[in-house]
Order: sequence, then C-alpha cells, then structure tokens
Amino acid sequence: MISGSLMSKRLLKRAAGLKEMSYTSAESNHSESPFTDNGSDCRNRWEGSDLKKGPWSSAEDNILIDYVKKHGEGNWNAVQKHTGLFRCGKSCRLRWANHLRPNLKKGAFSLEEEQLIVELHAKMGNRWARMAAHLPGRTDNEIKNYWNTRIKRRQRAGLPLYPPETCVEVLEWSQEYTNGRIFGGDRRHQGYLQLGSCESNVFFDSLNIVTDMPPACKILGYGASSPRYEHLMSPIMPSSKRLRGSESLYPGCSSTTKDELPSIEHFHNTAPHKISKVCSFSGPRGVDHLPYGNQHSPVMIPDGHTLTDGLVPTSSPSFGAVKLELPSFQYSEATFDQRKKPAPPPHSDILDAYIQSSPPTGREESDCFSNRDTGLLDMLLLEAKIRNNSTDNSLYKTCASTTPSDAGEVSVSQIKSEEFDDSFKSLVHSEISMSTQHVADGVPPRQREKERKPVLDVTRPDVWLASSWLDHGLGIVKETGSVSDALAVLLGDDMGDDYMQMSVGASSGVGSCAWTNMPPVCQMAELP
DNA sequence: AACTACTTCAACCGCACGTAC
DNA sequence: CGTACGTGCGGTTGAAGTAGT
Repeated sequence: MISGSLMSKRLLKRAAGLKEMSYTSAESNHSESPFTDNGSDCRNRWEGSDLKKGPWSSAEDNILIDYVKKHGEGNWNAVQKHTGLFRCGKSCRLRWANHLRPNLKKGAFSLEEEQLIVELHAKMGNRWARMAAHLPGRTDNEIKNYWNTRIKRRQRAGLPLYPPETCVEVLEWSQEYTNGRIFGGDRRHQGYLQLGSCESNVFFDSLNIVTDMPPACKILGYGASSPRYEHLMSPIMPSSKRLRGSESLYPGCSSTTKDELPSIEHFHNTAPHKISKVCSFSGPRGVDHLPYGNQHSPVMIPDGHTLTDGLVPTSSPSFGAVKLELPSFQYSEATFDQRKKPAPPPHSDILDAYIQSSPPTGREESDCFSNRDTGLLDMLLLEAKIRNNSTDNSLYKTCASTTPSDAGEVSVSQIKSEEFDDSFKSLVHSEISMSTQHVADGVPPRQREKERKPVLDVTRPDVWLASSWLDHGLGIVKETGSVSDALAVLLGDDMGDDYMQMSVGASSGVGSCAWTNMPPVCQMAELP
C-alpha cells in the first residue's frame, strides 16, 4: 500500500486529472498539436522513425479516442492511417487499454483488490493480464507495477509476500491436485482449470522451472534459494518471458535471465563445483548452509558468495529466505561432508535440469514441464507430478538423495545442456544399483537411503517443509496432513528466536505448529 | 534551497501466438 | 506449408515525483 502522504498526493493528482501534468508540462506544446515536437519527451522522434514515442499528449489521446469511437477497438495499426497519428499500433493499443478505455479504475487499489491480487498471484504467478481479468477496471500494467512495488516494500521489511492463508489455500489446492481430484486430460486442450473464480492454469503449465531463474542476484539477494518459490517471496524476479516451447536447450535462460544470472562460464570458472553437489535436494542439506534459526550460515551460491552476501545480514535472514526454502535437492550426509566448502548452485538449476531432463512418462509430462513458471504452486505441482508419475518415487528419490559419487560430477553447464541426460541416467543407474543392492543384502533402498542421510533437524523449516512437500516417503515426516502446519512453520520463521521457539515447541509433532504460535510478523498477514 | 536516493508508473521492447493469405 | 501481419503479454526502462539530509 502506498504510504499515506504519497498516496494521498497521488490520489489528489489523479482526481484532479493532473496526471498528465508531468507530461504536459514537458510537452505543453503538444496540447496544440500531437505532432508538435518539443524535444525532451520525444526521445525517438517520428521525424526519424516516422513514429512518435514517449508520453502521449492529450491531443493524441483525443485523436485515439475519436478513432476508437468510430472504428472500435482493434486494428491498431490502422490508427495511423486513419488519423495521421504518428504512433505505432502497439502504442495505440497500450494507451487505449491502460489509460483511455472506459471503465478504467484510477487511484490506489482497494484493500479487496490488494487481497485479490495477492491471492491471484499466489496461484498465477506473474500473469498480469490474467490477473487483470479478475480485477475489473484494472490493467495488467497497473497490477504489475503494484506488485513490483509491493514486493520491494515487503522484501525490505523482511515480510512474506503472501499471507499464510493464501499459502494454505494454495497448498490445499495442491493436495487436491496431488490426490488426482484436480487433474484431467490434456491440459492444452481442456483450457484453464476453473477453481472458484480463479483460473488455475498455473497448476498445469507452470513447471518449467528454469524459465524462472531469477535474475539470480535479485532473488538470491533476498535470500531465496529456490527460484521456484520466488513468488512466495520475491516475484520481482522476472519470471522470464513466456515460455512458448521454443526454448529448447535451456529454457530458463531467456535473454533477460541470462543477463542477470551468473553465466555458465562463470560457474565453470569461478566455481568448479559440480552440479552433482547440488543434484540432491537441498531441503535437508548441510546444516552449515542453512540460513535458519541460529544457524544463520548463509546459503552459498556457486561463486562462493552467499545468498545474503552483502545484502541481508546473515544474522537476520529475511523471512522470505526461510519461507522460500522449499523443496530442493538435498545432500546426503556424505555429500554434505564433501561439500561443506563448495557452494551449491542455485537449487533451481538442479531442479530445473531434473525436471526438464527427466524422461517424461508421456507427452503429458512433457507438457507439464514445458510451460512457464508461476508461483508457489509450481513446486507443489512438480511434486505431485513426480509422485504421480513415478510409481515408487524412485527417480524422485534418486534425485533427492544421490550423492556426487553416485551420479558422477556434472557441471552446471552440463546441466544446462543436453548432456544432462547422461547425468540423469547416472542418477537413475545409481537408483537401480541401490535397488539391486537391496536384493543382494536385503537392505531396502529407502532404508539405505536413510542411513546415508544426515539426521534431519526437524526444527528447521526448510527440512521439515521440504520433507513434507517433497516426499513423505523419504521417511522424515510421516504425517501427511500437516502441510499447512509446515507452511506455518515456514512462514513463521521470522528470523531467529521466535521461530526456534516455535519449532522446538512443536517438537511433539513437527506438524503441529499452531498459527497462534506464529511470530507476530507471520501473523501479520499483510503489510499495508 | 540544493542535492541525493528512492519510488512510482507510463511507455517501450522483444517475444510468441493466432490468423489470413 | 511458409510468411506477414495483428495482437497480447510480460519484463524493463527512465522521467517525474517524493522523501530525506
């Protein structure tokens, strides 16, 4: 929410119709003619490009309004022909859609609208246009700007982006999905699932994790170790351009993303850590790497910096950092011991690679993982899909437990290449080996896996939640109805003592954290 | 008052999809 | 089938506004 004075000023400005002042003041000459050049605001003049850019003058607005009145919306490229307006069709459309069309709401978002945005974002991710469809009179741009502003504020405040109830709702929804009650045939042809009034397509076309590789620096800077959960905390990170199946090799590496992520070479050169180090979900990864509770050792990123390096005091991890520590690859104890120094690459790398490289069980799976990212739901769906598609979770488990020695060393760059297939095969082979050994020595693979695992600290929300979400079969958390509690723990981890107390207090059952035990910051569902 | 840092938001850009030809 | 065009979407940019010093 916009702070009082600022908002009131803005509202006043808008109410008085002065919003154009900033433009008209600079281009007051435009009021006479839309084609009057005033230099400063017409950065790319139509003289050079035939088309004017920059702020619209009121005269131009009037021309466009007249045009739409006469010809209706659409055919925007014809505007220039019919009106002589030196604006491209896209610009006309944008101006109309965002500012000129009737029934547009101006002014600050109402509380209801804000709540709806949060809810929608939790389900849809950065799908502004779809969100706008649920907010009459609001534009995608407006929502997007609001959200970006909001998350920045909340990140600064160290608060979660989503109120607990939203997360719980989403989780419950996910459970429905997991249970197969929200799943149909070919999603591509069944349209968006309607859940209440919300399009929940997010569930079905959002599992392309890599695409959401945050401008890593941003997400990491805020302490999120798993971009998959960026939307839980810092969806500021571009959710990449819409993935439309054309991104092949490394779908997540959209241009924008690439620019902000450490380059593959960077990983190679500065951190010869291998992906296999991370090719294990990091939920219960080495304690040393966890930024929780009193173990605020920062999560490492491949280049040797920490997630919080220079950005967030490690002694006070952001809420989001904790909250976002969702299912990720974990280290086996052996793995961890070997890797206390090396920093695991962003978990998303691994997960992405895993997802995208996993031999699909069918086209549906392929589709499932081929679309763009969304929000909190992604991981839930991922889990569900993996569970659904792997009869005994073996592959999943493999990825969750395989040590480097099992899988061999796979570099990040390899992960980002087709060579990951080989790595994946290695993982599978290791799993097969484990199963085979089970036949030989009678030790069930799961038990063996347990033996290889570090003792999990169930007071740590990352461990707890990751375990719960990823696979109860991992043997860490047996209760299945505690997702909400897990989330509560997660959300409740507001840096430090509160969280620790709460977690310990719930030791009788890791899944028994009451909302009332939430630290105040967590109970504060929404920051105004 | 001047300066700086930060925030907001309108507009732009590039990409992808759908459709007509 | 391939291409061009129109359109929509999401991320980014940068000017203007605001707050703090």
